[in-house]
Amino acid sequence: MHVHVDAHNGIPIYEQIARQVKYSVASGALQVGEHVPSVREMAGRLAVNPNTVARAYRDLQADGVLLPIRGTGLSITPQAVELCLEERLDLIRGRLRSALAEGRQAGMDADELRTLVEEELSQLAAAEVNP
Amino acid sequence: MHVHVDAHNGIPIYEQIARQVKYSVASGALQVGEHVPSVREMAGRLAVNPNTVARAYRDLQADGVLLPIRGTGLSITPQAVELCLEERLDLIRGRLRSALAEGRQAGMDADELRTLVEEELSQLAAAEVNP
Amino acid sequence: MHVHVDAHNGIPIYEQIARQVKYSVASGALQVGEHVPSVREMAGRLAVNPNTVARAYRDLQADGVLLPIRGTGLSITPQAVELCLEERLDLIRGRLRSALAEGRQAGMDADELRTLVEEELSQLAAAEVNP
Amino acid sequence: MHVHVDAHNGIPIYEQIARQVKYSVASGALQVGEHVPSVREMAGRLAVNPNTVARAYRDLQADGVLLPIRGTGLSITPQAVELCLEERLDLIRGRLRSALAEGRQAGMDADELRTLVEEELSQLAAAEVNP
DNA sequence: GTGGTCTAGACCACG
DNA sequence: GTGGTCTAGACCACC
Repeated sequence: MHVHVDAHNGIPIYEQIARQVKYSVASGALQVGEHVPSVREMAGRLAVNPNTVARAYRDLQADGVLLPIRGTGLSITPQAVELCLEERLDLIRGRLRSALAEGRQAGMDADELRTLVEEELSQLAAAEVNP
Repeated sequence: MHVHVDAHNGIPIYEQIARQVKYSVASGALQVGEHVPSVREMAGRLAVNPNTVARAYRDLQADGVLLPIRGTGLSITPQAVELCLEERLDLIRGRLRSALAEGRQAGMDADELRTLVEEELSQLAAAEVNP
Repeated sequence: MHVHVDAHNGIPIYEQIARQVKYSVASGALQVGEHVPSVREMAGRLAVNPNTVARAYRDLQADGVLLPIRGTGLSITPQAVELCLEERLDLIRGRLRSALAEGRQAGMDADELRTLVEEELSQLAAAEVNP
Repeated sequence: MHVHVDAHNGIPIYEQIARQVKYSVASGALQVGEHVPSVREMAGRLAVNPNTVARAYRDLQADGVLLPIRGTGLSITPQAVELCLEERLDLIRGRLRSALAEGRQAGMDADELRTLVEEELSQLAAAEVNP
């Protein structure tokens, strides 16, 4: 699994780690039952304090994504995939909703918003073929 | 002008205030040359620490939206309307973009995203006629 | 509110703190909307590291018992009372259930278990009048 | 003798093993003088680290339940039955006591607690006929 | 003043 | 080896 953190983007490091673990689960890069990299290893990889990784993993346990196996490590729970996919969709929906609501409140009608969406979709498509 | 802050939503209060001043300018509720309520009055109205209002106003000055008039108060600058409209559009675009990009990354294609957009638009429309 | 921790009883300190906050809420010693003692004050009172108190308070936020008010402190949420009472009843039920199940499995019948319960109730009553 | 461990329930595995040995003794499944399965066999059966089984057996020796017989294995001591029965009753009593004390402290009177006990007893009875 | 994040390093229980 | 707890102390954003 690939992880990357940026200490200067304002988002807490432990949150970046937790989010990326969830992404890896949602995308299948981490399979149910598999072990997540150990706290110490992940900390070394990211050049981050082990406590920071531990906090991310602790939050993931609270979310039901990770399960501790005593003395062995942390494994992906069976429900993890569902949880992570659901959370990701909620995130997308939430951002869309707030953007569109903002537009309505600013006086745009549905067609103007659709136009905005199409503009962004084209830009995305362009960026993907020519990154 | 109508202002409202919520201490529980995670967004800094000074930012909520600044944003709402900008909204009022963008929507015409605050006209060029008009004065914004004094720090003390605004703080009283919102039941908020005056320092917090002062910080919001300071940021608005830095953004070129407010201009201090000695002994009188803070007035809306001539370029404020343009700035606020532009910023608002940028905000909407930004949220749309990040939502759509997230969806793409999660494997959705353009049509699936359009469907999501339509769902949210209908919900918005419904919420507006029956809030 | 009265709090006491014992660093040597095996239960993590942050958990002892969180539990006692919940008890105080359940018993009415802490009222909805009231602020919990600040991290630093509580840490001083208990002669414990502030991080430890912070962790307890963080867990209480995750449980929906505390709500952060930026720059001001942590307040008891409206749902806190219900949550804490419910949790306490669940705790009692759970212990009773496991004790009784254990007894059944060890071959005791319902009447033998009732006798045990009555013995413990008398001892409790005696201890309460003459602690 | 039947043994089963669960790595996910928070109770140390060596403790689960020790407890189940004691249960087997208390219930007569293991007789005085009989040998307990070897560390290696037990470890294989449970798919567990041999060190873990060794630790369980070590604790059982410290408790006077097992006695090492040079070159042969570990046998159930004569006083084991008594010890295990006693311990089991203590466990039941302790849980009952703490549950009832908790209830008293939460303001319940003896009759309310008796009602709780009856509820749990009925549930247990129901679960036993239709597990 | 408040809480939140991060680091560094010690100690422990478990396997 | 694993994760969990706790301490100490620094720095930051917010009010």
